[in-house]
Parts: sequence; C-alpha cells; structure tokens
Amino acid sequence: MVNIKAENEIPEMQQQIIEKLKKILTDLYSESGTDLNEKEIRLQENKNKEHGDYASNIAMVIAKDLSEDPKIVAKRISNNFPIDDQIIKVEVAGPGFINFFIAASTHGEVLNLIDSKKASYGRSDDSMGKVLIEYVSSNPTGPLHVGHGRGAVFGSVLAKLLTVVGYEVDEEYYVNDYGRQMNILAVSVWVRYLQISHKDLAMTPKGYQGDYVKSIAKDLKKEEKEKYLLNENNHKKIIKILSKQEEESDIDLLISFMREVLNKGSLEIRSFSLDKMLKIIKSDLKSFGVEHNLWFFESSLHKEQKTKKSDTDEAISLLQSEGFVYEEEGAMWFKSSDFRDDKDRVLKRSNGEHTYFSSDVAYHYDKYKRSYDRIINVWGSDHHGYLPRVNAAMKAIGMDVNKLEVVFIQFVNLLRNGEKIPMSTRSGEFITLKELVDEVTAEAARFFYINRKSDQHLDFDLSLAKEQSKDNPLYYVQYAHARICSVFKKHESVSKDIPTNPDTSLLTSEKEIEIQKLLATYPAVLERAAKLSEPHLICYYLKDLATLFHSYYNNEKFLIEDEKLMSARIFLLKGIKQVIFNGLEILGINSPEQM
RNA sequence: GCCCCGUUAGCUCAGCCGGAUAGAGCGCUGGAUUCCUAAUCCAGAGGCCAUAGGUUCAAAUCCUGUACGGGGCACCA
Repeated sequence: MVNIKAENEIPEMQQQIIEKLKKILTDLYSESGTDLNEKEIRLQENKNKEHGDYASNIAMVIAKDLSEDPKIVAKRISNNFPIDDQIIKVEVAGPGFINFFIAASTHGEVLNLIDSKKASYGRSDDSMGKVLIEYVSSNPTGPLHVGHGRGAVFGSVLAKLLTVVGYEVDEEYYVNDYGRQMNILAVSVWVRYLQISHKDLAMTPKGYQGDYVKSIAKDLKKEEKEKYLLNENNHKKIIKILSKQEEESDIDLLISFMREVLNKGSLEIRSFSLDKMLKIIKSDLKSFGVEHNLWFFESSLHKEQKTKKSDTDEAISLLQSEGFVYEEEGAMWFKSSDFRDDKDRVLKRSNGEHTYFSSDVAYHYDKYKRSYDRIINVWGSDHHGYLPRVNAAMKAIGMDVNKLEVVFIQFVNLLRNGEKIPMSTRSGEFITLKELVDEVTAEAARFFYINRKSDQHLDFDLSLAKEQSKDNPLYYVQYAHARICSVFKKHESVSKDIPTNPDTSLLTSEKEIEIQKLLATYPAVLERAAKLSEPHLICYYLKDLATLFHSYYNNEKFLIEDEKLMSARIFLLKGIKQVIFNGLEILGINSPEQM
C-alpha cells in the first residue's frame, strides 16, 4: 500500500494518475522488501510544457531502497502505465522523472465545474469546525492608525477565507477597557472639556493629544453641560497640578484628583469616552470593510459577583491549584519559567492591581472554554515576546496549546514621496486609518496591505497608492474582470446568449490550456492559503490569472465567425470572470463591470 | 546577552509542504492600437537566491554556524 494524501484539493485527473501509480507500485514492488507505506506519491505540475502536464518523482524516491538506477525504475513504471484517451503519453526524463501528458481536450472540465458552482467554486463542503479569530484589538484610547489597518485587513480576509474553506468563524475584538490607559484617556477628555470653559487651562503633555480628544470633550459638554466643571478652589488646584507634569507618573496625580473631586463622575467620563471611542473605531473599521461579530471587554473579566470571583481571580486560582503561583516582594507571580518562558511573570502587582497578563490568562482560558477547534490571535509583531507566557499559562491549566495559533503582523512603514513618516500615538502624530481610506479608497488600501506576506515589513507609500495608477496591481486584476464584462456586453449586443454547454475541447491553444489549468488550481490555492494563514497567496494567484487573461486577450479574438469556437472562448472567459470575482470577494474587494 | 523575523534582478517583492532552465511589477531598451476597453500586450537586457558548512539522487527551499538589517526582552498595555 502506498500512502496517498486523499485531500480534496487534488484535482480529479491527478487523483487518477496517483491511483494508477499506486497500483503499479504495489504490483511491481510489494514483494521487494521496500516499505512503500512510507513513500508518498505526489504529482507536481510542470512549469515547462515540454515536460508534459504533470510529473512524479516516485522513481527517484524509491530507487535507493531498490538499489537500482532511478531511470530504470522510472522506465519500468512508465511502461506499465496504461495510456488512454485522457492520459495520452507517459515518458521518462531527466534524472528519473515520469512525465504525464494530458489530452488537450480534457482541461475543459474545470469550466463546467465553475459554471455549475458559480460563486461557490473554490468553496469546500467540508465542515472544518469552529475557529475564533481575534484581531485589531487596539486600545480604545485613540483612533486606528495605518499600522492597525494591516492587522484589520489580514484578520478580515483570513476570516472570509476560512469561512470559504469550511470553517465556522467568529471574529472578535478584545477591548482593553480596564487599565491605566483608559484613565489617561478619561482625564485627557476631562481637561479638554474644562478648557472649553476655561481658556487659561493648559493641556497635560502626558495625556492624549489628538484632536479626537477635543471632539469627545465637545460631545461631553454638549450632552452633560456643566456637570463636571470645577469650583474656584478646585480650579486653582488643577492649575497647580497641570503646571507640573514632567514625570510619566505625574498624570496619576491628575487622575486621582479627578476621582477625588468628581467621584462617580470620573467613571462616567471614562465610560463616555470609551463609548465614543468605540463608535469611532467601529465606524472606521466598517468603512474599511471590517466587521467583528464579537466584542470582548477586558473589564468583564474583572467583574465580581456575589457568588463568584471574577474570571481573572478564577484563572489565577486555577494556576494556584496547579501549584504555579508564588508570592515575592508583595507581588503574585506565575512560574512561567517552568514552561519555557524566560522568566516568571507578575499576575498581581504589590499595589494589589492585576497586570494585563492576568487578564490575558483569563481571556484565553475563556476562549478555550468556548470550545473552538482553532484559536487564532492576530498580533503586532512587537508582541512576539508575549506568546511564551500565554502559552505557559495555558499549558499550566491543562489546555491544548496546539489549538492556539498566533500570527504576527509586521510593522508598516508609511512613506510619502519615499520619505518615512514618523508616528507616535501619544503625541498625536499619526496618520489614521480613516485618513488613509479617504485618500486611497478602502479597496486599494486593502489590496496593498494584503498583497504582502504578513510577517514581512511593509512599506506603504502613500503617494504611490494615491496615484491609483497602473502601479497598483489591484487595478490590473479588476481591469481583467471589467474587460471580460465588456466583451460580454458586445457579445450580447449582437443578441447572443452566453453559452451554457459549449464544446470546450476546442480550447486547445497554449494560452487556453494554461488558463484552464490555472483555473483548476484555485481551490488548492485557497486551501493552502487557509492552512498556512497566508491570504497574500490569493493576491498573487489573481495577478497571475489576470496576466494570463490580458495576454490571451491581446492574442486572440473572441467574437468571431466560427460560432462553436466563439462559444467555447466566451465560456472560458466566463470561468475567468467567475474566479476573479470569487477571489476578490474573499479579499473584500469589488469586481467592477466597467472601469 | 537572550529570543523572533528577514537577506532572491538596479528598486519593491513572490517562490521556500526539496525537483528538471529561479519569477513578477517598477525602471531601462525596442516594438504592437483601421480590430472585443492601450488601466493592455510582445520582445530584450538584467541573478554565485548574504556567506560557510551539513543532510539528500536532487537545496533559493530543510539543518547548523557567521555577517548584515528590523523588532522584542516591565510589578506598561
């Protein structure tokens, strides 16, 4: 028996060849003492047409065990290989490849398949299970900037891709609404709010500087009027506090002051700010084509109920009961170094506050409890040092770490005219995602982002993307679609229907065969992209397909006298159009009918 | 110091589940439009796939070392 990968991504013709090879090998060599079980037969598609359509390397793989010349083994196998109407020639070449030549007329099967499956061509009927993709999850302390855009597109495209190959997908945004950063946002909003009535007030340099803070403050003023203004005495006090904001920690004085004079009011401002911020983020994401169906709040992990501890404390207890928690210098530590982390990590600080990490232990535990088959985190690559401790915690409480996959998204360098634009969230010097989308359109931005492997640095040249010129490969792909639509319009105008069942065996030119073969690999491309979490493969596939089409277009005329041939060609175009459409749909990009 | 990621054409990058001559776009040179959209196509020039070893019938692809570049190593989030 020979081990065969019975994956549905293998097209039927290849499957057939593999089956036949398998039988021949069993017939010839099962008595030879060679363990054929370990050998896997794989067919590669040949780049060079002179080598036929497919090739197998099996002879070279088993030759050593047989202590025979691979060429002789290959010859023996090929001599035994049955030739028929579809597989018209088998030959041995090079160091021992067995090349298979397929009848030109058989490539058209894929066109009928596409025509019958339409938008679902490439989709899998398999049920792959449930997957959670957590992505973006940017702190709600400012609008999304161009760096977040990359993770946003990646996550949303991966979500769509996994859906297409058969997963049930949840898309989640984890909202860090619990820590100190939220207080800094609240206090920044408050100061801006006070400034509206008191021009003499300075903004703290340690707060968030962006204009969005002013706009939230304005909304606060509009909705709550004078509610959070100060009396004269407190006004003097705050001026004093604001006058010395030098150390990073000085803003904490401001935060405690706010809490002191406003009491509940400070919480109200905080939740007001959070609310506004999330609205902004959601709307930015939406106009970028990104929509999460789940929003998970960090604060929910810290809610205590009468009968039960908070989820965070619960998670810590779990670690404790497994014996991986200890106290030192007043802090509570997790012994993550027992699980291949560099050092132990603090769960609860000596001041009694939980760390972000402790939330994350609880958060990930929660993800596991929701029983997903795959849990995917899309993180900025600056967090890669963070993974070992999360893994450690999950291992410590007995979770299956293999279920958790983390994809790291490398940084985006924003360039304008080749010059790097410096960015910093706190100082307010950043280009927001919204600004980017307004400049270059959501679609162009999406394609630009996803066109690159995620673990690679991306130089996003604004001036280039703005040009909307031929340099942008998106237009190249879309143009192919539009061109086909245009041909169809012309075709219809001489009152002809698009054929449904033409004779595809007429499509035997080099280009036509090449296109049909490429169309046939589309499902495999999706499957591979999904398996590796590499959606950029779809971009490259679509560019390849568009290239072939444009070349074909310039080479051959479609609307011709010979009606049979014309029908076949139109049918081929129909297949190309459908696959471009399907692929772009996964990327969240429109397929225009005209450009 | 430790840990990730990278190094492929002049530039920006694909390819990396090992396979036969290493690809694309841009740029450069030269061509194609009475004809379905020239946002297109065709041809040409351009490569010791960073480097040194190893594994293999076969290495850009897998393993190890080195150099160079980017990032990360908090009782921050």
